[in-house]
Amino acid sequence: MSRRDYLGEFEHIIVLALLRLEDRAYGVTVRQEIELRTQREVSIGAVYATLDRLETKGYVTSHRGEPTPERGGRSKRFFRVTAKGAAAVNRTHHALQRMTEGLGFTWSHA
Amino acid sequence: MSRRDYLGEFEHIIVLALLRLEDRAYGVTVRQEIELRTQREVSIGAVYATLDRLETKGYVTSHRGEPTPERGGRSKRFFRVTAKGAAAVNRTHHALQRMTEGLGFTWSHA
DNA sequence: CATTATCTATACAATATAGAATAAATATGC
DNA sequence: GCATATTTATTCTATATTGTATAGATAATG
Repeated sequence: MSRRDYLGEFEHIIVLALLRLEDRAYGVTVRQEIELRTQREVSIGAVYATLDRLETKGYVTSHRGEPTPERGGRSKRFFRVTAKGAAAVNRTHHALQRMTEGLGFTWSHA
Repeated sequence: MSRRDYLGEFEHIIVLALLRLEDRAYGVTVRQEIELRTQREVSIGAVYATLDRLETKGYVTSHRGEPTPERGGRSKRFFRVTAKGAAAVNRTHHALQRMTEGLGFTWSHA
């Protein structure tokens, strides 16, 4: 395990989106899912750049989808999280959890 | 609120360490706390660079401490989280929480 | 002034961001 | 059935911000 096996903040969010979307995860739905759940605006370029980086690192894989019977549009590139990616999100999640647990800090519902 | 008001992954960890340490938070103890709780090795330079950046952004403040009766050593620079910093950690925490909640993923105890 | 603890400066690598350009598929008018 | 418009999606390019390591400066004590 290399020195840097934690997900960056946005990488973390993206991987969580993939886990949520299961077999419906591609660039556009990933962006939607994040914007929907976090109210955060996300540029599509940021999504793809991060997905590419995650794929290079072996945290996700992608494959082309077949054309769908909808109005047109380029074929989709679907993503899913690998075992290595699941391990990374686990590590990141736990590090944060250990730093948070027992903390006398009241989280507001902003 | 600017477009980027989320803490980076390491920034997030550092702010949590400050909240834990309360009035005992300075470079060395911050590093210790993180290494202790997460098993992650942290270089002291990384800690200071991040603290400086957080201070520039108004998420933390720092002040010099008095010399202690121990064997020597330079005077400490103590840090604490500002209201703005608390808001940022809240936002970051909630975004992650919303992306995580209801997720059918079993976190392992790695 | 030697020893110890801490901080500062600097350089470099990795991650995050935006927006424009390109590609692939279907629909439609002729 | 061909040309072209429309829709959906991805890729490319450029830049800013964050994360990391190392080396060395500074301050206090005895």
